[in-house]
Amino acid sequence: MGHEQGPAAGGRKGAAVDQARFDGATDLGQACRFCLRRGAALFRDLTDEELTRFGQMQIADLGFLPGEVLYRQGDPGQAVYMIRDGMVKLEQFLPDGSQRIVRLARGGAAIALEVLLDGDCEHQAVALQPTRVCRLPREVLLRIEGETPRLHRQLMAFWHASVSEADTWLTLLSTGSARTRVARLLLLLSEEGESFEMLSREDIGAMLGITTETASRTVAEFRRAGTLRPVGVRRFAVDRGALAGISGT
Amino acid sequence: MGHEQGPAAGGRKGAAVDQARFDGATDLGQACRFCLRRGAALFRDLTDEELTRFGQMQIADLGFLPGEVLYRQGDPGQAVYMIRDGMVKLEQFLPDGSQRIVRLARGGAAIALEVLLDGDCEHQAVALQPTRVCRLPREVLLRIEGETPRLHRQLMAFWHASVSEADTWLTLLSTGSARTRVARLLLLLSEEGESFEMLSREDIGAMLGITTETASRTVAEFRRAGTLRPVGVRRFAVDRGALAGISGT
DNA sequence: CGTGGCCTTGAAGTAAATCAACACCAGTGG
DNA sequence: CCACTGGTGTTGATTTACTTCAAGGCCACG
Repeated sequence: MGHEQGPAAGGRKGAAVDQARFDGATDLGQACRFCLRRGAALFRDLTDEELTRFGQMQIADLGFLPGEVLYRQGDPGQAVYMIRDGMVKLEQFLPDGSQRIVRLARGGAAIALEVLLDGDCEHQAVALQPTRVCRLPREVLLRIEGETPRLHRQLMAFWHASVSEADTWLTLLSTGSARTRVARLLLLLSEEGESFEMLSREDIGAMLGITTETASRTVAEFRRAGTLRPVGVRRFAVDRGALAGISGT
Repeated sequence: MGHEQGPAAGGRKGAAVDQARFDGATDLGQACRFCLRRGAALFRDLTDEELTRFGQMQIADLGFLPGEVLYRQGDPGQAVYMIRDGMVKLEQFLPDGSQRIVRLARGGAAIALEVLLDGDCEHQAVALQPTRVCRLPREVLLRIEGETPRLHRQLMAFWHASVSEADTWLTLLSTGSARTRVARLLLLLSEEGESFEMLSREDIGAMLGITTETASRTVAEFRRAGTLRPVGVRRFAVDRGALAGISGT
């Protein structure tokens, strides 16, 4: 399952490449047996027999590099994406041109669920890290759902995850001082694994509703305090205790 | 369908009465035929035959007065609530005791959907106006869902509405200056009907992530400018054009 | 070696929080 | 009836945190 990586999508922002770098069409059975191992599969409740039966359907297995766009706000809804690995930001644009990142999707998450309701894509999805996804065409999901009701519970679980994530952003990342918000964001980013890949100051700002300068200053402050220390290129480890204190928990 | 109204839930906040003022157990068929008229029914896709069949199940038809609590954060999930009329705020508490209102639910909305996944209630739901709801026990919904897959699409629509609402709050009500946020909130509140019932300054603050003082000052400013004018007790009408300008649309 | 993209940092200006006082009203009890 | 009370809203003065504007540093890349 190796994948070659080209240079990051270059050029001015907004003109990112919407193209897979490493991709292979695969059948549902394969894709899901992989996901099953990860314990967050959409089809975990399907029997082997069903997996085989639906295995004929073509599921695209795509890769995106940082900066590449999975889909844009307003795109006609064609497919749901399951994140297998990596990280994607979902952003929404306001009429005045400003934007806000409303969610991060990491491994195990489903995005663009709204297309199941015949809607257009409500966000723009952009990879923040090298990301692998399963692209599940709407028709495939709807057909499977029609045949095996067991899928519903899983779908609801993904909807629920979206709502919970959104609520978390409202309560944790949009409340309190800039310092507090950055601390809470770092806690979230670092909650799985020893270290994590730092986001751009601009993205941090767009997530927390603060300016990039304030984001920069706050991150710099945490670095000086030793609360945040570099452990590689763009990778950092945090002092969870200190951050928890700052975040008011 | 008359309902008596007692005095508002008195006493200190947080000790609100969790009790119905006007309630009548009814059967599913009745409840839904009412909701069907409103065009936002959970069961709209069920046939008459099915409605009658499930009609045996007892659905509670409850009423709440402003300040009364429908359920608390952490309560064991027992039922989903369909708002028939009125307005409910969903609030989430942070460990440090502060709170944030993450959503408003008005007529046609479903709240506490998370109990369908065997979870506890994730918010505290408090009526802001005299509110009528249908209380649908989890078992009832799950059983109906198991028998008629048509319910799924409706449920997904409600999940979707929750996510969309949350995203709106992030982009519209948690971004920009206090003035801008208040303007956008007033636009949302006034989007159906000529006038609307004003919220307390404290609630406005908890929705927008600003202090009650700032909320008060901004509302007062809009009143002085004539952008917001009183048309009754706690009821106001707005100059939508002016607000749209301020909100940057 | 230059160029452009991010990040950092400083100085100045400003919006909002904070602290504090008071007005207003409905309800309560003298 | 009036005086009291508590809750809510308003307003002012002050302080603080964040934005804004501006400059320069660092690094990957051509």
